[in-house]
Amino acid sequence: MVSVRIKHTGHDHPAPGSAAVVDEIVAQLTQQGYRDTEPRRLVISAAAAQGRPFTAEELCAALPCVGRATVYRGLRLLVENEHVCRVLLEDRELRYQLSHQEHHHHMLCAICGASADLVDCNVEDILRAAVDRAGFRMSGHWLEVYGRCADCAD
Amino acid sequence: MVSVRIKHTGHDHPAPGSAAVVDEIVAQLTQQGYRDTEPRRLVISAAAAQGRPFTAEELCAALPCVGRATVYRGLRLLVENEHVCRVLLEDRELRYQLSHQEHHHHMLCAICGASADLVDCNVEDILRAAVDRAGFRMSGHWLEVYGRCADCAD
DNA sequence: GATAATAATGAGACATGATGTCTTTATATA
DNA sequence: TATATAAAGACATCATGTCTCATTATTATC
Repeated sequence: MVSVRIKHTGHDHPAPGSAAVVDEIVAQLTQQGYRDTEPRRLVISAAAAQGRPFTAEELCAALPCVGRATVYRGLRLLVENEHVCRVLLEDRELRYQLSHQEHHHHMLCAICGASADLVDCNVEDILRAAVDRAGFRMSGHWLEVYGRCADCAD
Repeated sequence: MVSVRIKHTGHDHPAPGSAAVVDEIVAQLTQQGYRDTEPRRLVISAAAAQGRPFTAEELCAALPCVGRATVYRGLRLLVENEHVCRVLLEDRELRYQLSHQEHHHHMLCAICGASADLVDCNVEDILRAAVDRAGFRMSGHWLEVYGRCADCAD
């Protein structure tokens, strides 16, 4: 059986961009030895405020008072610590979005740009079995689904 | 049931880089209105001669007498016409390889860089069902599997 | 086989995305 | 508050890929 839970980014969870989200992430970062700095908070806050997957450049534009390198570094830190996940569009454009769950995949709407998370989907199991059978030892995978979300379907 | 067929790139099919492969591709291209040019043949030939996924720059280096733009244009043409497929490594590096079948996915070995095709695997069906159920209309997807090939497994 | 129309090439400039380096500033702890 | 050091900002650099445009090559036509 395939079980699916759908989540529209930014329409659930603590209010997007809320101080609570930022505090939570900052808390986890400081726990790992990273400092609590103003620019970092701004980056996290701006990332959380985005309604849908955003590019690094968009974030830079949204934060004119924060250095570009700082935005990129902050973003990288967030990705490394799994607070933000990377989303790859069909044209290979790299976007980011706040991550709310562990491992999951994205369904990306080509029309409105929205992203929905695909979780609890057993594609992984099927895939692992197939790969195993081929004598390959799977250590990771990348999967993105492109199409139209319910709202944008004709 | 999951059925898998494994194919090591370059160890099957007409001799890699053979004139036959090049002729076949050129024939298909001319049929579509593209011209049969020397640089284009060189690009195809070099692409076919690679034993494993290669980068655009590697191809440029292998063809010092062909302009960089021409290599990129040729590669793009080949991708568009599905003679070459794009392979995305874990570090987001983009590589290419001659495509031997229709739709398929790749298993990439992190150790030796080899690529094996995963075909007749019903991941698609499972995925489509899951996506449908989420109210999404899937039009495409991108999937790469990373790990170790049989030869490189400890 | 010559000619004309035009597709493709080559060289290099350009655009973009991202990282590295350096100096200065800010943060956390003693 | 002092101090060790992480992080910021500015800028240079790099990598990848695209674009421009003059020139060349290919194809179709005569």
